[in-house]
Amino acid sequence: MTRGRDTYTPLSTSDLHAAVSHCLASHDYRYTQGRRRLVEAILAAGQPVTLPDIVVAAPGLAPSSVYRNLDVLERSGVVNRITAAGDHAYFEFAEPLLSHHHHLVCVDCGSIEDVFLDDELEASVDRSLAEVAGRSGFTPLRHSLDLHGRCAGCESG
Amino acid sequence: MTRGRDTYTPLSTSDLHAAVSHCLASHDYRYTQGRRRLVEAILAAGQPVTLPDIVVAAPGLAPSSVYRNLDVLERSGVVNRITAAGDHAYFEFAEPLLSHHHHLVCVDCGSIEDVFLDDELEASVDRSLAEVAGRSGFTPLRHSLDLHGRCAGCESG
DNA sequence: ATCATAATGAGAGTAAGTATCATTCGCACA
DNA sequence: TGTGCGAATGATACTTACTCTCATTATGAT
Repeated sequence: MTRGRDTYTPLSTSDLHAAVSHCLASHDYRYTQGRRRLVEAILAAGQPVTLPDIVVAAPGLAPSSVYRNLDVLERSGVVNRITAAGDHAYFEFAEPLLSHHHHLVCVDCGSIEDVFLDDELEASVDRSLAEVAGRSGFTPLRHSLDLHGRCAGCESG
Repeated sequence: MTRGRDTYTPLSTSDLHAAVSHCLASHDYRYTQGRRRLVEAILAAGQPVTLPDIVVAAPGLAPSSVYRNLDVLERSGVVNRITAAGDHAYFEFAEPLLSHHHHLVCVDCGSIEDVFLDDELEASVDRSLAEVAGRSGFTPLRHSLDLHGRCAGCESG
């Protein structure tokens, strides 16, 4: 069973675990109990989360292990680190575990919301970026396109 | 005298200082000697710089003052903070002191290079982002569109 | 020139994230 | 189902980018 692109991940929970396990194995990492609970905490959040978010949601996880495992998951391509303004880094599943998308970043409270753009625009963005990258001898890996502004809560408050 | 969009700033040095002075004054800040030297250090770099970059380039500036003044310049809209991966934040002039542009971010060495995209693409990006933002009640201020990859030096090295 | 106020800068303080290391767990093989 | 080795864990110490403090100095208005 696969879900649409407007959900947090296009994979079922068991497919997600299988995919994570595969990513870890191909980097000679083990998919331990703690890492599984970490993945489930990120999944349950349904949006980019900080380390405190994770520790509050899964109180059994030791902060030092969560830091280390977020690093392992990032190295394995399971998770992306979003270094926005604010004290903490945010983490969410990387592509293709999570469909390609972008962020609405609130400049007041630092919250991050996922949004999806149409494929045609994505294609022209990639084309233009590839062109300017080529001029600099730069090898593109991925792009990030984030909108900064004020979220509904901060705008009204 | 104004220079083209392929230079670091479209303003002459004296126009830049005048613009900075105006931004600061409108926020009840003074354009002091130290802040002027800070602005000139950023200008001389010609690309996004970190605090160590600045302190090395302008040894007379005290780190604590540079931190404080980068904050003041950011509040006044003179400078943008780029929170990329890596230990230090990067700073560069904000629009319209610097033409609208984007970044090539090296995932290995963390270096940041400025690039410019054509106006048509920028317009479609803004249109699409405004649409998805509207759905969430999000008030857009600006967008960031960065390309992550490996710079020429890190790719060959 | 004088004064009220903002800016400076050296150093102390804060906290996100990392390194350490003795203990525990997981996987491979018997 | 045991056994053993290397990886994972987690409590704690540590690092360091950045902020705060406060006595001194510079700034700009009158």
